[in-house]
This record gives sequence, C-alpha cells and structure tokens, in this order.
Amino acid sequence: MARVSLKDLAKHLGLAEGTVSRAMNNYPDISMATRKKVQKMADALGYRPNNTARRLATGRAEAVAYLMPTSHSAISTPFVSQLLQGLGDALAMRAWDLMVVQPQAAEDELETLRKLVASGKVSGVVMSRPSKSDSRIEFLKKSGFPFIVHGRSRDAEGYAWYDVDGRQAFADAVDHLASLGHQRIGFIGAPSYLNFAQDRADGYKDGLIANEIAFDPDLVSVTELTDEGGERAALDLLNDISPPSALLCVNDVQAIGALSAIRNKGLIPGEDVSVIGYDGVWMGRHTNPPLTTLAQPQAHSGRQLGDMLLSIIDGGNPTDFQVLRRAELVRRKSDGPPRALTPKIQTNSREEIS
Amino acid sequence: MARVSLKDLAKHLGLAEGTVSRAMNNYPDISMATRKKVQKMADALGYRPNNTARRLATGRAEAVAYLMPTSHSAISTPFVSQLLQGLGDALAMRAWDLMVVQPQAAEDELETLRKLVASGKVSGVVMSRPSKSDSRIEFLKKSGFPFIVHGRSRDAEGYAWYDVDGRQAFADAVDHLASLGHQRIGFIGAPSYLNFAQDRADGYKDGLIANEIAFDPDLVSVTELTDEGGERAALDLLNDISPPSALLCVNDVQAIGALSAIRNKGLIPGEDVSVIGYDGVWMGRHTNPPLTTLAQPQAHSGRQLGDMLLSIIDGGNPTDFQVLRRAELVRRKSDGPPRALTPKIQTNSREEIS
DNA sequence: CTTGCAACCGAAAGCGGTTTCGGAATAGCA
DNA sequence: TGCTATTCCGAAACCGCTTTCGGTTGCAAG
Repeated sequence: MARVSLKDLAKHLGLAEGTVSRAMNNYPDISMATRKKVQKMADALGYRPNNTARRLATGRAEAVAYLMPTSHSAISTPFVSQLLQGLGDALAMRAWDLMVVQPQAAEDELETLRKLVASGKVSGVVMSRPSKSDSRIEFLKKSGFPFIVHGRSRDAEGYAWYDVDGRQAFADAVDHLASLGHQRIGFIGAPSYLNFAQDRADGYKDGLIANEIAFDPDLVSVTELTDEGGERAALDLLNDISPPSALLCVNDVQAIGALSAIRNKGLIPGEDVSVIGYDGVWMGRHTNPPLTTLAQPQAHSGRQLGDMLLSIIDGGNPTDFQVLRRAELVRRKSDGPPRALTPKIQTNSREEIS
Repeated sequence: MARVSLKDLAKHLGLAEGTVSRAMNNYPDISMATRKKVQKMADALGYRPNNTARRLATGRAEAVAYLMPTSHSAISTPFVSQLLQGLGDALAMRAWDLMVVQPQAAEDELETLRKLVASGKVSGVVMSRPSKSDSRIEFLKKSGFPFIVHGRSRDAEGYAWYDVDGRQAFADAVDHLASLGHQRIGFIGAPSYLNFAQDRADGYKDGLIANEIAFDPDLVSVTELTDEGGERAALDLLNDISPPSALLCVNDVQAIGALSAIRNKGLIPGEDVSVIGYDGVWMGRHTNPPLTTLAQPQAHSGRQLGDMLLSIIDGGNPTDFQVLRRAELVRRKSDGPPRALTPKIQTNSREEIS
C-alpha cells in the first residue's frame, strides 16, 4: 500500500529516474517504445507523482487561490459556491488545484496575501468584492503576481477583472421606474467602501439626472447586505413624511427584506410600492410577490474568471482581460406604476413590525 | 524582490541552514539568544518559508481537501459557502490550507479521490452528501486515510461523520402534522441513493406508523432537489383524486417550489394545504407564506467538521467522532390544521401553472 | 588540571521529483 | 567502411527546507 515513487518505477523498468520522468512528461527525446513501456508500468503499479516534489522541482505551483470575501454576513455570499464550481472547471482542464483562503480576523488582510504569494503555494489568485480603493489590488499589482478580480475597484486600471455594470443597471432601473410614472424613487444601498455599492449608487444618480428627477438624500439609506438590513432601511424610508413610491435595492437579499417591511406595514409590494433588486438569485421567483430584479449573467463567471487567470499566468497581459457584462432587467411582480399621485397615508402603527 | 530563502537568511546570519531552520521551528537545542537573532533577521528580510519545500521535507501536507458534492443543480448547495467558512476557521488555527476538489465529469469519482490521496497534497479530506452505500467512503476506510463525512451512509460504521438526524426530524414532523389533524400527509422526496433522502423518507414512514396512518404510495413523489422539482411533485400529488392535506418536503428549496405550486392552483399554502420543509435556509422567512421548516443546527458544522478531522489526523480514532445533531421544528406560517374533513374540490384548471 | 555533561551548532543526507548535459548507440550518407 | 548527425538514455545537480548525527565549546565537578 506504500506509494510507489519514481525511483521504484525506474527500478522496475531498469531505467534511470530521469528517463522515466521525461517519459512521463512527454519529452521529445524519449522513444515511443520506452514511453509506452513506462506508461504501462506506471499504471500497472498505480504510480501517482508526488505533487509536492514536482512543485518544488519545477517551481510551478499548478494551483490558484480564491480569496474568500470577508463575510460579515454569510447569507450575502450565495455566489461563492457557484463561483468555485466554475473556477474548478477551468482549472480541471490542466489538472490544477484550487485553494480557498480566508482572511483571518487576527491578522492584516494584506498579510494573508503576502504570505500567500511568498509561500509559492499558488501561481495566481482570484479575489471578490474589491473595495473602492483596494489595498490588496495595489499590492498584487505592485508585486507582479498574476491575479484577477471578480468585480473591480474604482480605478480599474492595470489589472484584470470581470464585472457586471452595476452603474448602467441601476440607471436602467431608474429609467424603467420613471417610465412607469414614479417620481419618488428610494435607494437602499450598502457601505460605499464596497465599490459595487458605489457603482450602483452612481447609477441611481445617473438615472435620476437622465429623468430630470431631483436627488433627495432623504430617499436613500445605506445598510448591511442582509434581509434585515433591507427591512430596516425600507421601514425608515417608508416612514418618512413623503415616502418613496419605489425602492431600488443594492441586492436581492436586501430587496427581499424590503418586501417584508412593506407587507408588514400593510402595504402591497408591487402595487403600493415597487421594489427592484439586483443579482437575480433563484429565490426571487418565489418571494411575495415575485421579485423584479436586475439579473447578473453570472452563470459562468467562475469559469471565465478561471480561464482568464490561466491566460495571465501563461504570460498574457492582464489589461487584455477586463470584461464588463450587462445586467438584465427581469420583470416579475414587484414593480408597477405608482398607486396614485398622492401617496396614500399610512395608517398602520409601527407595532406591526415583527 | 526575489524571495529570500533559508540559505540567504543563514548567510546573512553567518549560521548554518540547519541551525536557522531549527531556530525558526523552536527546537529545544537552540539558545534563546540565537533564536531571537534569527527571528529578528527573518522578518527584517521578510523571510517566508517556501511551503512546498517544507512539505516535501516533512512529509506533512498541512492541508485538507473538501470534496465538493457533485452538484447536479447549483442551487441545492447553498451550504457549501458556510461550510468552507467553518472549515477554514478550524484550519486557520494551525495555518493549514484548504483545497477544494471537484469530481470531474470525465473520470471516475473514485479516481479523483485516489489521485488526491496518492498525490500527498493533503493529509485529510472532508466530503459531503454520501450516498447510501458510498464507494468513496469504502475506499477511504480501506486506505486508512484520515477523512470525515458531512452526513453519513447507511452503514455508518467505522468512520467519522457529522450528521443531523433527518429520520427523527421527519418523524417529528409527521407527529406535528398528525396532531394538527392531518391524515393524508404527502411526502416529496429525492432519489434514495442519497442517504439523507432515504433517512428522511424512513422518518416519514416511522411517523406514519407511530400515528397509525396507513402508508399510501400515491402520496409520495420523488424528484430533484430543486424548486422546479418541488413544484412539479406538489402538482402531481395535488392533482390526485384524493390529494394530501399536507406536504412534507425533503428540503426547503423543494418546499418553496411546492408553495408556488399550491398558490398556482389557487389554493392557500398553510390553510388549504400545509407544507413543511427541511434545512432552515434563511429564505424561508420570506416566502409566501413564511415556511415552516425543520431547521438544521448547521451554524458551525464546518468548524466542527474541521476540528474533528484535525483530531483524526493527529491520530484520533475516527469512530470517536460521530456526532448526530437534532433538527428543530420552526413553525412559521405554512402549516396549520387541515381545511376540512373532506378536501375541497379543486376547480382550477392546470393552465394556471406558469 | 583533567573529565564529564550539557548546551549549541555545523555538516550532510534526504524528501521525490525535474532538467541539463554529455555520452553511447544507432542511423544516415558518402 | 568511415564519419558525422541523430536519437535516446544515464548521471548528477538542484529545488528549499527538515532532521539526524556528531563535533565543539563552556562550565561545573572531581
């Protein structure tokens, strides 16, 4: 049951280790005959090269790392599983490994990264959820280490990324709402150090301008990326003297929370107040009412990210790999024209909130 | 910018490589003085040991792998992200790495595993979603390689696992429904090669027996673990001559689909027909109506799995690590007493189904 | 002053592969 | 047949770190 090593294999074959190695790796200077022989003996003995040794010798890691987003809330990262899946597929083409690394609370996030690149464990990294001006990105750029980011920072120059145009999407959403007749459009956002949050907020403002609606700070609320966050924020906004008739949420889970808030106030989402989310999570089809959302074409983002990273590791120019996808408005039942020109006075007390 | 190696460090210090190495690793035979000196120089030069070399030398991998479940449907594995999180935390204690490996469609699932253990890349593996009689488990048991499974196979002997008692849970659920007055309780299951599906089906039957309700094969339907699956199955069951007044679903996403099916038939879930899910996904709070479910105490399953695996790798006896948790019924709004003794005749045509 | 012990450290042999380099065997060509 | 050009393989160095083994040194005891 002991693992068979190259040496064993060589001995069995009466060949030198080096020769066997070259045979296994398809070097041109090995005759077809011995190559065949080696192959046969190899899987007769069940030889599996020791990856660690191979790595050390070649200097290639044949592995990439995925930097988990610092999850302040677990539910806000349902995409991780899909993304890993896609990455895995891409890497499988070359039989490379996928490592996931989490920033440890204990130490500087950058330190985690430094150790990672210095350890030689991986030859590239993919990271998610950059902040507006992300020190990890700066570090990686400076170090020349191959990487790609899922999303992008404000200054998206000089590195590879894959992102969906949240700004455009939210401008579109405002257009849509405006064309439905909405004038008071609320926005529920996330902390703007997260660049995607900033992008979407910008899109919201773009949309207002395009539709000649004045920006009203009382109509925006920033909160965490959770259902509770969305719920709270929606409630705040709705309790205002002159509440919005529509709510744009920075992501679906917030939007789902907003739906609850609206119902809890005795109002009907989609009729009394419209809400639109962002992401296109599968759950949106089953909310009450089904959620209108800006769906990301995220089906194969992981796969793409992986392929791009691999190309960069192969020597490709990172700036050649910047892809911006467009989100698509999928209308379900949570949007519609505003109830009336004068919003109905809410009579429900706040005690109803669960 | 070139990485500094042990050799460099040693040269700078005027010490032998071996000495420096031992100093870094807290060997007892190094004087406090030189140890300090080494440490200082080490982080002055920014020395980071090359992990690959270290692994090769020690033979320890200091890494474990997570075997991704073969995901026929991406949405059915929302737990992956949380689980990885927990695993990561456990491993971080020792600064070990976490690898995720996916079974490649192209090759035998077992082959993936064989390569993995032979490659020396990891010193332990955790796997999810075992089948009833899982060949991966058999292989790992035989090989003596440290592993732990998330869930368990039918014959849960001789290896470590962490599971939630689905059988008990479903028996409880039947009890609950029966005590509400339900007599015709439907079951929406999953392919029974998945052991958890079998467990829950068994629990369902246990419950029926305990409540002296006859088992009616027309009341069970097995389908995929998706919302659409649940929807289809619910529809089938509901269109029966004498439909169930309550539906037990093998997991929440199916249950959520079932909710849709019920609404689409013009019936009211929780009033006309009760539905209970399993898992306790966060979304359950926001469905229409909020979903009653059997919630798993999965909060820290990843962390626990990790800690247990580590203990096993340290030489612990795998059979000492078998933990069975209990699911908890969390009542929301999708269950209630049956509408009447004679179920209302459904008048809606099936065209309403979206 | 020897001896004997610790306490410390240097030298060297791996770990299991890869890869360069050169030599032997074979083939090609005159 | 003799000479060069290929083809194919063996030997050995190396990747960066760990760990055993033995040798110095310093100091207390005899």
